[in-house]
Amino acid sequence: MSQIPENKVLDKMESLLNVASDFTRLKILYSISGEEKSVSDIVKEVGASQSLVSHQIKVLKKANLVISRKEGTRVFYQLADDHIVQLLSVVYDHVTE
Amino acid sequence: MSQIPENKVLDKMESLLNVASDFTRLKILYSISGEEKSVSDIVKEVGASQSLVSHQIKVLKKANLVISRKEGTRVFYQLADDHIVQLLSVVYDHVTE
DNA sequence: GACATATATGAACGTCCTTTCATATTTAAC
DNA sequence: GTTAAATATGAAAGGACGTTCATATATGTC
Repeated sequence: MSQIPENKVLDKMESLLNVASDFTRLKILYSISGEEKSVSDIVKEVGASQSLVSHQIKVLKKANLVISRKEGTRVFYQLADDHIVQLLSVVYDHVTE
Repeated sequence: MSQIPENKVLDKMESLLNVASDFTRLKILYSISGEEKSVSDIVKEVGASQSLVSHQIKVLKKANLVISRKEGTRVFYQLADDHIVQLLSVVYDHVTE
């Protein structure tokens, strides 16, 4: 550390942190962290409106944090990789110590 | 993981991520990650206005991410602990891989 | 084709936040 | 006490963002 990364990197860091820093999106990420879930499953588990969940999933997808799989009328989402789990873990530990 | 934390924890996580998700504040955190620095030093290194740096330091301080020490007319800031370094590392790795 | 279910989308509203500008406060030096 | 340097603060502007509501699209079933 101790050296400030270049703006390009900082911009990406800012974006990632920004996407993660939302109550609803955090819930969605946790919801699908164990196994893939359909949108309606996520809606039930998160307790937000279908519209809101759909909007926020779009944000997560644009940031490449989740990937999707279509099956009939349903769409299943899961985490794109394990980096997000690490990120959430570090943040979780920080606030619960 | 796989279980959604309670709202209280999620709120704190959201707050921490929010504070971290700003270009100027990221620069400030990196600036003082190696050693404590005065505000004017930070201003030079970060390349933002004195007012903006001061405002953002206030945000960081309110979130308990930095601590301060006064010496004459100058105020020196340093990271409150190493959790932030971990957080920045995880995010950095994610965006630079 | 008509209907139901699952998901996505667009517009609109209110609110929060970053940044700038001007100014206040504090401390030291003379 | 006046001046200068360092830092903090308040107001204001502008844009970004989360949420809701209404509606569209897509797939499956009859």
